[in-house]
Amino acid sequence: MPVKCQNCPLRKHDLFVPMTADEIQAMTRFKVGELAVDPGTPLLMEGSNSPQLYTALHGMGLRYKTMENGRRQVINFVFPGDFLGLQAGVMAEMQHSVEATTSMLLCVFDRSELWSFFRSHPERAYDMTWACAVEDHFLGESLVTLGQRTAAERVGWAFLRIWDRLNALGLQQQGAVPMPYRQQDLADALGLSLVHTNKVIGSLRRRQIANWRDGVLSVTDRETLEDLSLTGSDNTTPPRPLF
Amino acid sequence: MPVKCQNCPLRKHDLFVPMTADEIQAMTRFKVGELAVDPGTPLLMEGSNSPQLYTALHGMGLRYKTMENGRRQVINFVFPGDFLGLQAGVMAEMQHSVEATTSMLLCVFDRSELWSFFRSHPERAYDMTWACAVEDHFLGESLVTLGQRTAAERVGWAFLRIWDRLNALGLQQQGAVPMPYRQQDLADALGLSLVHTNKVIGSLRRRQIANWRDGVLSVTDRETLEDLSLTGSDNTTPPRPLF
DNA sequence: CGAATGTTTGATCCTTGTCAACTGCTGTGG
DNA sequence: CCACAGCAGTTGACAAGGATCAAACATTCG
Repeated sequence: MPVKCQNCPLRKHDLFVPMTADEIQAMTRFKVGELAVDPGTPLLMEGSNSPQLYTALHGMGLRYKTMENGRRQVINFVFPGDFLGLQAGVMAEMQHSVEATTSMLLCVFDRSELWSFFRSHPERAYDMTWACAVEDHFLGESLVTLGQRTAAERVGWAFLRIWDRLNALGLQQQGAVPMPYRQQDLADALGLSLVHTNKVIGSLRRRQIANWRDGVLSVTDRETLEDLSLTGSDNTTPPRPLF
Repeated sequence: MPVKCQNCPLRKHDLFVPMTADEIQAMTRFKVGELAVDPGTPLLMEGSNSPQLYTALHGMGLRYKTMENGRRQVINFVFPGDFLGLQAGVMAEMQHSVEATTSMLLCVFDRSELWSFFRSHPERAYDMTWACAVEDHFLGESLVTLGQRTAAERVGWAFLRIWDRLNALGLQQQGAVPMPYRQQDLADALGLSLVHTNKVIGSLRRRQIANWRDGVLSVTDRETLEDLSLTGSDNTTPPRPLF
């Protein structure tokens, strides 16, 4: 029995939600099945032309690009509900790689059905465009962070952003959320060196503002963290599609 | 007589290209008209909920976000063919501002028709999603630049990227393209200080690699520039939609 | 001519990167 | 069972790239 997907941007894609007859038919054609992968598994590769699109159901991952000189930029973190592979679906090929950090469960779609899906189900097409626009928004936020914030501001911003995101997904317990990444991953996401990132994290910990340890992030002094990172609450994420 | 739009992501949106009868009808409803603005005019404002979407036909602009502390991050430069306002069209409101740098001519669409347009014209919906995915790609590139490249690499990368883009638009003449921005704009785009940006530009000029002066950019030694910026030719821009 | 705006240059400071070493943990093989 | 390698995290010393400050220069505009 498939896992029910609360967070999928394609709102009704699993079959336990009421759908019209032809929606069910199209969906079953479009959704190929589910896929479970181990930590470290590459899901999509830069330059590849994957026949599949995914929605993350469980687990976490990383989206990144690598440069000729070997340096790596983490584009963002992949959480449950994220849609993966739209670039490959719409453009010729992927422009970045996606890899599982924890073990993950993914909902798999068939790329070749994307076009007919667009045609026959404009609501879902709209949802997909919406998801892409939201993505744009977050990338813009990240750009501001890398371009304008100091190291401490960056780390604080990342902590808040991640905490809020996972909290919205219902993964928060007693002020703590799972954050199963390495410090190197965060450093690569924020454009900082590993060493400096480590020192900033340590400072936040000693000052009892936020504590990220053993894959668990807890925010103890949210107010100070917001000040420090020059970030308000994220009122920018629209809860759901407009239509 | 409306200007013919070669570069609009909505491929056939002006009425001089063969369209079916109902496409013409929907288009005329969707396309409201054209708009000419002077340099410095704000087109879309952060937090606003504009009733209009635009396609840039002529002229150039800037997309940017401002932080609470006043610092500004330029998200990207707006060139002819760019689609503006999709965020506001799909999400609740704009998350960044857009402003004209030169005088511009814009093709204006009615936001309220977007949904019915999506429904009745899946090909155009697909185009729009495609445009959004391309945008994503470029933002990812920028993220890599801000996160991983040094100052010289950043400026070199920006020069190449802009030169290629404008060249593809047919705006190149004798190795030179128009680039009517201030050094401050480039600095804000690359996350560098004005002073340092200026020094790097000067260095490229003295080394006869690239020359940006009086709103005109010319690339004299492309090879060195590619080396320096760790950037190959941009083979990543798919020329046109897949369908 | 003076004001405003953008560009250029030099001097100095400091945030962050780099290098190096050490800790603690986990898994593996002798 | 211990030795050892491998990996992530931690810390200190030092160097450097870029920010900041300050001032001059060029151009345009009223």
